[in-house]
Amino acid sequence: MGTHETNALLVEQLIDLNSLVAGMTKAVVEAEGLNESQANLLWLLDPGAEPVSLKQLAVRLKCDPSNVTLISAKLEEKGLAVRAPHPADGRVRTLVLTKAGKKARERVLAGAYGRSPFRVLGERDQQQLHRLLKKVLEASEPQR
Amino acid sequence: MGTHETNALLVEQLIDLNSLVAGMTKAVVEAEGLNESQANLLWLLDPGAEPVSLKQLAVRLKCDPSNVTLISAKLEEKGLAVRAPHPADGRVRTLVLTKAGKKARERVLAGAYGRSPFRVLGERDQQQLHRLLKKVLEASEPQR
DNA sequence: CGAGATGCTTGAGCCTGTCAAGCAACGTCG
DNA sequence: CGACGTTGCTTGACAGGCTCAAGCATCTCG
Repeated sequence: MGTHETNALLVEQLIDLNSLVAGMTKAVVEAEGLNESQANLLWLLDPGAEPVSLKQLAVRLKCDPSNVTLISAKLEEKGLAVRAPHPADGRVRTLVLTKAGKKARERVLAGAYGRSPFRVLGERDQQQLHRLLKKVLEASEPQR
Repeated sequence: MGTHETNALLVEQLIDLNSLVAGMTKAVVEAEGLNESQANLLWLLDPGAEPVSLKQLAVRLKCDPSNVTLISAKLEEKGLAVRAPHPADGRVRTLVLTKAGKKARERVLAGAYGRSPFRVLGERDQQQLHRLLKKVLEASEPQR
């Protein structure tokens, strides 16, 4: 496979890129009066998908379920989401976006996409980059 | 420039990739008995470069100088680094790696590089990816 | 129906980070 | 030289996010 040197360069680039994106999204998120973890949770709540249990959210956020409870409470306080009981299983709680929550999520996503550093790339470069990253991700995380 | 859709995909991929790398490096870092922030600081301490003031380290870590004091103290406790006064300016403290610190840093870097998800790419793909990322980074952060 | 398992919540405690105040050393200007 | 403002680091008080352990409600299986 590739050389060690190029590999090292790529890791450094990934770190830089990430710190760059973190700084950019921070502004968007704070404009919504949200926390980083709150924004992450909001990001996960796709209105088009089936409602997800809090436990599954904890897995995806890689954190303790009790923590999800706290973050969900914050979103609920702000009127962005509501906890609804699962219709079939009374133990399970699902978190569903309110109308305001959907709009806030839209703004966060749009803000993140709009400030994406990838926008400086042309159409061809973007697709090539997409192809390469897909290769990396598919090879590394067969799960999902 | 590129389409909105591809741009969005790239942002999602970057997030996935980062969470992937975070999980991988976590193991390496914990094996050294280090914290994430301690590892970040260790990462910055290039033995080949000129010693850096604590303030500059704070800038690079994007955190408060007082925080750097605390993290440095932890590294010092573990015998990985020592705080030395700056020869020319008595106010300034520089953080220098000890012998053990250099070795630990080597292991962390080697571990991170060795588990890099980019290793699945061939030589050509790696270089192409490197080229694309360079383009993105240079366009976005003219400073540094 | 009873025992165990599962999911969520609560409270205690830890760790990490920021902020404000203090101290030491430097530079400058009269 | 000496007094003043600046700069760099450190300290202590404090807030915030996270985890762990315990508790409660609900489901499942015998």
